[in-house]
Amino acid sequence: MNIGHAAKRTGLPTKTLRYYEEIGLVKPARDTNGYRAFSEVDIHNLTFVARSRALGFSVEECRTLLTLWQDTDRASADVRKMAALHLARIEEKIADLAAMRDTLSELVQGCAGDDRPDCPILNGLAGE
Amino acid sequence: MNIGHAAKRTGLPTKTLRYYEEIGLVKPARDTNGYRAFSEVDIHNLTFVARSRALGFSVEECRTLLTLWQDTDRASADVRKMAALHLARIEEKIADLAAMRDTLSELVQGCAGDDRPDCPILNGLAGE
DNA sequence: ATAGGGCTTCCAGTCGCTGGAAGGTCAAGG
DNA sequence: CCTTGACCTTCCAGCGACTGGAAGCCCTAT
Repeated sequence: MNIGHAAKRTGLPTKTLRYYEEIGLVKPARDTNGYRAFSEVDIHNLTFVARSRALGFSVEECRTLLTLWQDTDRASADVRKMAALHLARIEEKIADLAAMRDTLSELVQGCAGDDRPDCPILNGLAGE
Repeated sequence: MNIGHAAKRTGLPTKTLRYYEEIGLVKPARDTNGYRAFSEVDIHNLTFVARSRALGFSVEECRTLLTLWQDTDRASADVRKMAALHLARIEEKIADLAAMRDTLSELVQGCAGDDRPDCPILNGLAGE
């Protein structure tokens, strides 16, 4: 299976597949003509990475998760720890964004939004 | 006021102040010795930018907001539009993160987290 | 023979800083 | 007067995770 097909199977762009090979996340074989030859295992790994990325794990974390996944002797506690840590980071981000939203929403609500120059948003950003 | 003092006043690192000068966000004068000399207006502008950045606006958006702020003839509608658009982006990010949190939280909850290798989190990432 | 599509590599750019090296400047202390 | 140490300067490189583009090879169909 060459790269275009693998891209369709995994939903990842070809550029990303090449990048993942470059950083050693996948190691597809090569055909005699130099084309990458993705195996079903490669596709499986890539799908796993894609899912993990979609949940916000960094590429390095994905590498670790992938290793854990391939190691049938791993302790589930290790994985749980990583996931819980990541969950906490996500919660934190949400809280940060929610704070931004609240502030910004207040500013927007206070602004008439007409053609007059008086603007509570800018005043707010300037610090009253 | 040289850069170290300006950094303390604005809460921004000196590196960031130099960077902001490089991209033309601020244009501090120079002393005869070549040191940057920040005026009160510079500090005001930097504070404005710092606040806007803290609300998640991109640096380019900050540049625009800064211009609008300095233009006493601007229409508040322009600012409101930018802010509302940004607000929508923030809401979207929050929704994305909330979805991640929910999925991840389910996976974590299903995982015993002991020293056995069976791990619903990895199974979930692998796609059942 | 040629046209097209897909594949290869390599290099540069994104965004917003951040770190570090090499060196100039300044005020205080011995 | 000299040194020390804290400042300041510039320039260059790197982060994460791609993304775009150029130059060129490969393969199939007409």
